[in-house]
Amino acid sequence: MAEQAQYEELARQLSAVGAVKRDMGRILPPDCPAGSAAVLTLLGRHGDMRMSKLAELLSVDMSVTSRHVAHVAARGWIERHPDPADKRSRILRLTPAGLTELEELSLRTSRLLAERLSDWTDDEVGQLIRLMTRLRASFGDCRSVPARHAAAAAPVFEETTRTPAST
Amino acid sequence: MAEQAQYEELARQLSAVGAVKRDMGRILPPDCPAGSAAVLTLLGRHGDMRMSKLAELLSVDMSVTSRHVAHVAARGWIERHPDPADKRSRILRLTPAGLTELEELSLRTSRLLAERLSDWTDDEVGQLIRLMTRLRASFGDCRSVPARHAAAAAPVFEETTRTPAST
DNA sequence: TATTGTTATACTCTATAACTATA
DNA sequence: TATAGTTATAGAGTATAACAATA
Repeated sequence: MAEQAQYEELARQLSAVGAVKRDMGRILPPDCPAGSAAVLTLLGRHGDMRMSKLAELLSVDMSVTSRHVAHVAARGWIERHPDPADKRSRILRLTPAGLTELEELSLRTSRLLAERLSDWTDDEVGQLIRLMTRLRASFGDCRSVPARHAAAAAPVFEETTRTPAST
Repeated sequence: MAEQAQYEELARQLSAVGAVKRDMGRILPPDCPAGSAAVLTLLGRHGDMRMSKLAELLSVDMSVTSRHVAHVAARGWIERHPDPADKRSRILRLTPAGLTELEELSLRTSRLLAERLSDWTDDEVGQLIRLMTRLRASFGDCRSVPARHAAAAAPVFEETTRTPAST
């Protein structure tokens, strides 16, 4: 349990981190705004999935997801396949072009972060990742309500060798 | 120096923290969207200041600042006084009503964070605050460019008795 | 001529609600 | 009747550019 002043300060930092996000957004390729980048990133990380699953990972309404997905699909970065098990659903899949775009995205963001955080240690970056991941979990675990999607909400807190899979 | 996979994960978490911000935004009082809340918070924390200074603290363009300020001024939460030293400038000052509104804001956000982070220790919250503050510094220190505005970047950083002041 | 601040315009992101097509 | 997804609409946030007043 923390003090009130600490919570106020955390709220301020959360509000202020938007500036960092905007900086990151400025280096994205044309035609690939942040929403599209998030779709590609999550598909690359978690593999094929349905709209509803993607919406959950994005933590936004499915109507929003639908728009982002339409945008990346229009550019040939993903395909929407019918789900044989449920004709209402569509399975999203990254195309080779989408994978190429995703690699370009990763390159640009990693380069920017490497430059800006050049004086951070590996451990410090790791700490920040862990705390932010936990922050999201502390908020998300009350709205999601699922539990049936155990796989999605699951722990995940240990790192794999390459990419921590925490959404 | 961290690895590429770590940077990619950090980018993902930065993108995802938007969900937390939106959750916080949902509990704000009517008529006080996040932009207005940020204005009130910074004025309460740093005291009277000019538009340009506020824009710098918000890390947004002054045109955006102008709109947020107009919104809170229209509700009587701040006053815009002429600057005797420069007739182009306007000094922003929190009104008593603005202070009341600010206290309501602080109460709501603190309450929400206290609830969501009930299982966090004081030290963990402090760590997250420190890392996020540093993250912002690592990004901000390259865009500001001022230095001529030494005065602006300068003092002010002392605390009132109540609130941590790291912007 | 440069700077402070405002306003007009445009774009992105988001949520709500209405709608379709399945279940 | 309920669910998966789409689309229309509206609101908030931001950036760019044009403009007014002052330095």
